[in-house]
Amino acid sequence: MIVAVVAAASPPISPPYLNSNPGSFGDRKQLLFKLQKCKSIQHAAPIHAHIIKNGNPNDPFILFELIRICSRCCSIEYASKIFRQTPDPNVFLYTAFIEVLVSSGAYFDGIRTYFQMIKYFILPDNYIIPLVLKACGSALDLKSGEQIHCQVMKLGLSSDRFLRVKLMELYGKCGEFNDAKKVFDEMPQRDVVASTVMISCYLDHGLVSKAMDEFRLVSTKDNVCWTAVIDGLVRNGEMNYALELFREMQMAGVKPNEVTVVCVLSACAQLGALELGKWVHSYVEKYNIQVNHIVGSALVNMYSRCGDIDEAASLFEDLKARDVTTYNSMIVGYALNGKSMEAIKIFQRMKHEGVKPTSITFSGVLNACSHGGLVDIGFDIFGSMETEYGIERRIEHYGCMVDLLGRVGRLQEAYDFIQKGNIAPDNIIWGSLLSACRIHKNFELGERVAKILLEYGAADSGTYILLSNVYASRGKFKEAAQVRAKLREEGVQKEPGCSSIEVNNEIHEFLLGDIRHPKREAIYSKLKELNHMLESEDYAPATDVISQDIEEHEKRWALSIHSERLAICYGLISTKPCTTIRVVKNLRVCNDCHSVIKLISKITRRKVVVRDRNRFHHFENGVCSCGDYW
DNA sequence: GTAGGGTTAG
Repeated sequence: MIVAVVAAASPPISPPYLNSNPGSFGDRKQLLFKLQKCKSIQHAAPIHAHIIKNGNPNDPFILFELIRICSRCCSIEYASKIFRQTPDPNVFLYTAFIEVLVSSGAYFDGIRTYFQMIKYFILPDNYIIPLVLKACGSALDLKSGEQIHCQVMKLGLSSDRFLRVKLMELYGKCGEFNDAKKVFDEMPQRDVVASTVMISCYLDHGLVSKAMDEFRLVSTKDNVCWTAVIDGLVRNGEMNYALELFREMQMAGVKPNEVTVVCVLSACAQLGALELGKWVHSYVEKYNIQVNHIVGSALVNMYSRCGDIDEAASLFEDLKARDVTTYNSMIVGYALNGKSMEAIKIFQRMKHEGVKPTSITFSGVLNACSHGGLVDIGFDIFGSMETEYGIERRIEHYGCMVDLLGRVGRLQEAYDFIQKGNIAPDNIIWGSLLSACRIHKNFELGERVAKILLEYGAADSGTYILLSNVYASRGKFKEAAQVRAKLREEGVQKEPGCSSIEVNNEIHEFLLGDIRHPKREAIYSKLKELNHMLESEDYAPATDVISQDIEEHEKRWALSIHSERLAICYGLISTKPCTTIRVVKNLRVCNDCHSVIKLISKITRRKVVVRDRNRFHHFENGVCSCGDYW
C-alpha cells in the first residue's frame, strides 16, 4: 500500500541518461552518481533495469550503491534480492547489506550474515565490525559480541576509535560496565563521544553518581553530551537535577537541539512544571528548533500533563507533523483531564485519517470511557480491538473495563468480567474493583475482593489501606486495625504523600505536615485561616479514616496538613488573586482533601488543578471535573 | 574508487 502511494507520488522519471551509451566509463560513473542521489528504490528501479539490460549487473560498485539505497528507504526485500543474486559479495556489499538489516531492527539476521561472511574467509574491516557490534548490543547478544572483540584483537583493529565506541556500547547495553570502562580507559585520548557512551551506559542502569562523575570530567561537552545526561537523569526520576543541568547547559553557552528540548519537556511534564514548559515552548519558537512529530508530541504531552488541556489541544491542531504518538498524546491527555468525548473524537479522527492505532491508543481511549462512565462506547471499542484493529487486548485494557463497570456501580458485572478468565487478573484489577466497592458502599463484595487480594500476597500498601478503609466503613474497626497492624508487620512501605507546586519557575515540594519551607509560618497561618472559613461551610471532616486513637480536633488537624493542602496554601500566598493553582501529587487525593479543595475553590474563587497518581481534578467554584469519582 | 561514532515523545 505504502509502496503504491510513494510510487504514485514520485515525479515521473524521464532520465536522459538512460539513452546514453552504457559501454563507456563516463556513463558508468554517471550512473553511480545518479544512484548515490536516489532516495528510494522506486527512483532507482528504472536505472537498475537499464543496468541489467545494458551494463554489467554484477558490477560491485553499482550493487553497493543499490543496496545503500535500500538502507535509505528500509527495503529489506529488495536488498536481499540483490544480495542473494550476487555471486561473490565482497566486504563492502556485506557491510551495506548488514546495514539494511540492522537499521530495520533485524539484528540477529545482521549478526548471522556477518558470521556467514567470516565462514567464507572474507576478512572483516574496521567499518563492518562496529556495525555488527552495534547489532550485538541492540540484540543483547554478548556472546557474539565477545567473539567479535577477540577477532578485533587478532586483526589488530583495536585502536580504531569508532570501533571502541561500539565495543563500549555493546558492554554497556549488556550491563558489563567493567568491560565498557576498561575499553574506555584504554583509549589513549578520551573524546566527547566515547564519554557520552560511557555516561549513557551508567545512566541506563541507574548509576547516576558514576555517570555524573564521568560527565564532570569531560572537558568539551557538546549538546549531545549534555542532552544524554539530561535525558538519563529524567529517566532516573531526577527531574529537578535534569532541569538544573539544562540551565547549566545554557550558562555554558551550548545550544540545545530538538532532542534536548524533548527531554526537558518530559521533565516538565512529569513535574507538572507548566511555567517552565511554556518557557521551553517559547525557546523552541525563538530559536527555530524544528517542531517535528516528536517535539510536537512532547509539547502536547507537556501541556496536557500540566493540566493545560486547552493549550495542548490548540497546539495539536496547529502541528504540521502528526503521527500515531501525537494522536496518542492527545488522547491520553484528554483522558487524564476528564474530557472523555474529546478523547473519543480524536480516536475517530485518527481512524478517519488512516492512522493505525496502537495498544497505547486503546489504553487512552478506554481510560477516557472509564472516566466519563461511557459503558457502551467503551465495550464497543474494547470489542473492536482484536477484530477490527488486530491489537491484542492486554491486562491494562481489561483493567479499564473493570474501572468502567465499577465507576457506574455495575460491581457484580465487573466481578464476573474478571472471573470470566480471559485474562489472569492482577492486584491492580482487583484493587480497582475494591476501590469501586468502597465508593458504592458494596462492602460485602468489597470484603470478598479484599480477601482475594490478601491471598495473592501481592497486596501493596495502597491495597492494605483500601482494605482497612473498607472495614472501617463497615464499622469493623477491629479488623481495620488488624489490617494496618499487618501492614506494619510485613514492613510494606507506604509511599509518603508528596505534593509539589511551581512558583516562579521553581518547584516547591511538601510532605505531610512539612515544616521545612522557608515560608512555613505564612503557609500554616493561611491553613488555619482556611480551616476557620471551612467551619462556616457545610463541611464534615472525614475523620473516620484516621486510625490513631486521638481527639477529634487532633484528627481534623491531621487531615488538614495533608501535603496537597500545604502546597495549595503556598500557592494562595505566593500568587496573584485569580491565578490558577496547579498542584501535582504522587498518590491519589483522599476523600477529605477532595471535599476541602472543592470548598477552597469556592471560597477563594480560584481554579485549583490537582494532578494525582491517576488523573486530573479541575476544581472550580465548589465542583470537581471528576464528578467525585476517581 | 565504494562505508562509520554518542542524545529524542505515550
